[in-house]
Amino acid sequence: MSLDVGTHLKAVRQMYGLSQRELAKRAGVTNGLISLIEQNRVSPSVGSLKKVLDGIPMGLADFFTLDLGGKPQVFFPREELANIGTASVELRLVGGRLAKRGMSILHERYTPNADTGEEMLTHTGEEGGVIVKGKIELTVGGESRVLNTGDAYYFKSSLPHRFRNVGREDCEIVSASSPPSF
Amino acid sequence: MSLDVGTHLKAVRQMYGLSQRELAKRAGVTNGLISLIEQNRVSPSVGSLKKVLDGIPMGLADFFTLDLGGKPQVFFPREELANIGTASVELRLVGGRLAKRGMSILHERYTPNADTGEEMLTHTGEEGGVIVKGKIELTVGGESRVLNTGDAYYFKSSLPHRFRNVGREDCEIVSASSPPSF
DNA sequence: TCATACTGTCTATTATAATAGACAGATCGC
DNA sequence: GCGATCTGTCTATTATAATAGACAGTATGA
Repeated sequence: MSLDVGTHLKAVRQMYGLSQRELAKRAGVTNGLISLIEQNRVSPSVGSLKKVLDGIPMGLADFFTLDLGGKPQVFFPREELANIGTASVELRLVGGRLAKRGMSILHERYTPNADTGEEMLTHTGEEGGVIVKGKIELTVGGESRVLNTGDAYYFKSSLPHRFRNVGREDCEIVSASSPPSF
Repeated sequence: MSLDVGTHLKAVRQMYGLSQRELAKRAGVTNGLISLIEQNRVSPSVGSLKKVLDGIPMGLADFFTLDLGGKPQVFFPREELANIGTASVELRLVGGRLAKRGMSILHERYTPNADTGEEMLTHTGEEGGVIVKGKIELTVGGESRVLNTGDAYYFKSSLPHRFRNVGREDCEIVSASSPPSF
């Protein structure tokens, strides 16, 4: 996510066919402020930004979530799946070369005792998966649970989370996250 | 979405077990500022809020999307996965009860000769998956391919597509589609 | 040509966000 | 009891966001 609030706001405003003054009037701010924001000459307070977006109208979450922006590959043989993991955690990404994806789909393999770490992972969006082989301990937002083969999970990725293979054999998971984290 | 940035930030910070000073240090702001923000005595500039969230770390979109309060289900035991398929094609949906999902994650099982049908499936969005067990013939946009265990696929759901189990054993797939088709 | 109405930008002033550093309460060990 | 080290809050100062209003450019029509 770029912090280019200015051009982002400008794009959104124009998308709605509003002039700076028109939006300013609806939002209860001055047109000058909108000009300054759009030029990135000030970093608006979230209060001000909310007022501005209310005039569109659009929520803060939507504003920050919004992304403005040949024959693609369909089949991905096992050996073509890019490994983006580590020694103990193998992460094989489906569709890595695709320019624009809406999801990351991963085939993950955790060796016994593999651990994504104390410092919890966090990223954008949401993710879920199915345990395909073995067992794994998943901790999400302070709550832990051991998942066995066939079990599944789904959560907001912004919650701190951690995977730890507590079994004696490799654990395999197929997971998906949206928007893509890789 | 409440504009109660203060208590929201406080909740997030505490969820990550950080003190005001610790977070301030990581974020490169003063602890006083975080105190003032959390008391809603100032409306932070989005620049400052971003710096603060970077110290957690968390994106602005996540911050404004995150809904504290309700605790959604995270763990889904195998037997709780709703079966929305047929006799020959078992479709087990992860997170069916979740109010708002961005994806459909499915654990699919195709019996030998199971077929999603001549009349090709089409819907919006995109989907992908990994073959977890067995083999399956996938046809997308006129192109066919037999995928074996470990292989994967990813395509735009608007392309006509069809799955057919051409093996002699059950075929299992873990798939995801976005936006959710179920 | 001139007037009117719109566009976005700029500047001086005012309001507010952010800093640095002091302060008080709580906890831990000595 | 005392010092050290946390916790969060508060205040005076500085930096910056936001305002009001002027300004220039463009377009439309009388």
